[in-house]
Amino acid sequence: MAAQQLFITNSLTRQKEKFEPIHPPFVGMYVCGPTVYGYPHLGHARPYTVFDVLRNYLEHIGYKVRYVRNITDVGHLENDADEGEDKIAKKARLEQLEPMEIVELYTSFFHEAMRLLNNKHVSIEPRASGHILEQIGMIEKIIAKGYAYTTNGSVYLDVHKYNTDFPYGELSGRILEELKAGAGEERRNLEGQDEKKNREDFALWKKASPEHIMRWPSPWGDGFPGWHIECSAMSSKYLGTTFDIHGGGMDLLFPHHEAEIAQHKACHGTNPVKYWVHNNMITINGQKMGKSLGNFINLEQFFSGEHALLSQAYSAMTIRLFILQAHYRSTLDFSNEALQAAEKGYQRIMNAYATLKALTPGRNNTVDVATLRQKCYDAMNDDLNTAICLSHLFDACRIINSTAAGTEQMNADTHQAMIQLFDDFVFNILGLAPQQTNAAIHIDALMQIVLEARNKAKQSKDFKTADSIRDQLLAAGFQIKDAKDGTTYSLLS
RNA sequence: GGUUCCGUGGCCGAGUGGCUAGGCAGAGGUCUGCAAAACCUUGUACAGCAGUUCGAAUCUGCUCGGAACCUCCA
Repeated sequence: MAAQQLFITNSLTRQKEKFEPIHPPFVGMYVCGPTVYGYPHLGHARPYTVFDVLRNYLEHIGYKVRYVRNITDVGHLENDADEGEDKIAKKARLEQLEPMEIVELYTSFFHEAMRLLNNKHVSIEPRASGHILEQIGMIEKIIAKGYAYTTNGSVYLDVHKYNTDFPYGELSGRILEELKAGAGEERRNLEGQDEKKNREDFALWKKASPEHIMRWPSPWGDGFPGWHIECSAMSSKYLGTTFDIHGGGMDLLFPHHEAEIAQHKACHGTNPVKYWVHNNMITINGQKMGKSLGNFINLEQFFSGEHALLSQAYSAMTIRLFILQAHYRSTLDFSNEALQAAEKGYQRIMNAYATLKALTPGRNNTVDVATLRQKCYDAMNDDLNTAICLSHLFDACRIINSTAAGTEQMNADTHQAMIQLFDDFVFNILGLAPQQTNAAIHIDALMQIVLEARNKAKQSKDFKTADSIRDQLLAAGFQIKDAKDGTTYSLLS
């Protein structure tokens, strides 16, 4: 395997930089995980797929990666940055469940979605609730260094104090003065703001009101950690005080990641991260797909096709290819047409691979796999350009099909090299799984055929055949329902 | 109001100075009992205007349109 040099866009400099880990061959990578209070939706699929590919590629080119992705199960607040009740706690009360039941439930949905998308296990998946001590420890340090203050049982980071010693806003490009002045829009007048010295200060620890059910004892009384501190505490615990890659969605860049930098520097005096990597958003009708806008489609709905905006079901691998056909830093617009195109493209790749495996190599050779392989490396090295990499793999598909058709020829070495190319790039790096089928999709398609045949029989008054089909389906576990507007079926459990 | 970014052929989407990205859809052809698959051919796209240049989708300026962030968000 030739040594490859990856270049990656660092949000800190907004430039493509040569990737050089701090302690080669080891790479530490932290990615902000989901807040587990709802079903994972299409938007969640992107970062975890992108960083899965990044991890796969780093390992492929010889690095040893420790990939840490947290589960946020406390600390995200409902209304604004520092006021309101905990999201997990709110959902729990609505459903009359223990908060940790909610966490467990949606964590399992998240894991299932990851499995279907073929995102491999991460090295460590820490939960915020399991790292309260570390978070408290970090806050104490920040207070001791004079960058945080306590008010009424809550602790805030003093952004202005911090800004006198470190530049605040280096990641987002925001300047403190502008943040203060940026009140042009109707900024909300928030309760609790008077607890803070300045509006820009953010909570490290929040006092829990008596009815607040997620709470932990601390030196400042019962409370719960602020949103940003969890990632700082967990990333430094498992990856050290300076690690290589921190990933996440672009929407987390400010304030979340900016706050992480500030907390970390206030605590340790050093930069936490060498390369900040951000994926762009998936949009729907040109707008970000997200909870706030209520325009998201759950992954489960994609797999079942049960959503008003979906014209059919899509397999997880279709979604994976859809994501990888765009560059991770570009927005990606959802549409049925785009998904259908991805579905066909996925089939094309898998069919070509099956054809390749079945090929009998000949004596002559007209195919240059080495060049093709290098092009794939070049694409991946250039800021993880999976779209270009795929375009070369589609070229490979055409070559394979042409070989089967007799217009190209492969000898045994080339044949083996081509198989290796697919094994490496298609399956291991891009993580497209072979033959991944969603049984529900096929069953549904099959049932439509059967029901149409039965309806034909009904129309021609061949009730004997129609009833026979119905009885046989029932015996096979399918309940038929004839309604005015068509025939439906359900599975008997 | 501030910060950042985008506008590519029917759709999605790469591409930062000159060379056909790619996928899907469409058209014609080959093959085939039919169909499908596959293969071959085909589309002269870069929001608009002006400028720089021998040459611009790619650089500069302006105009128009859109987005993200500034509040929880992947």
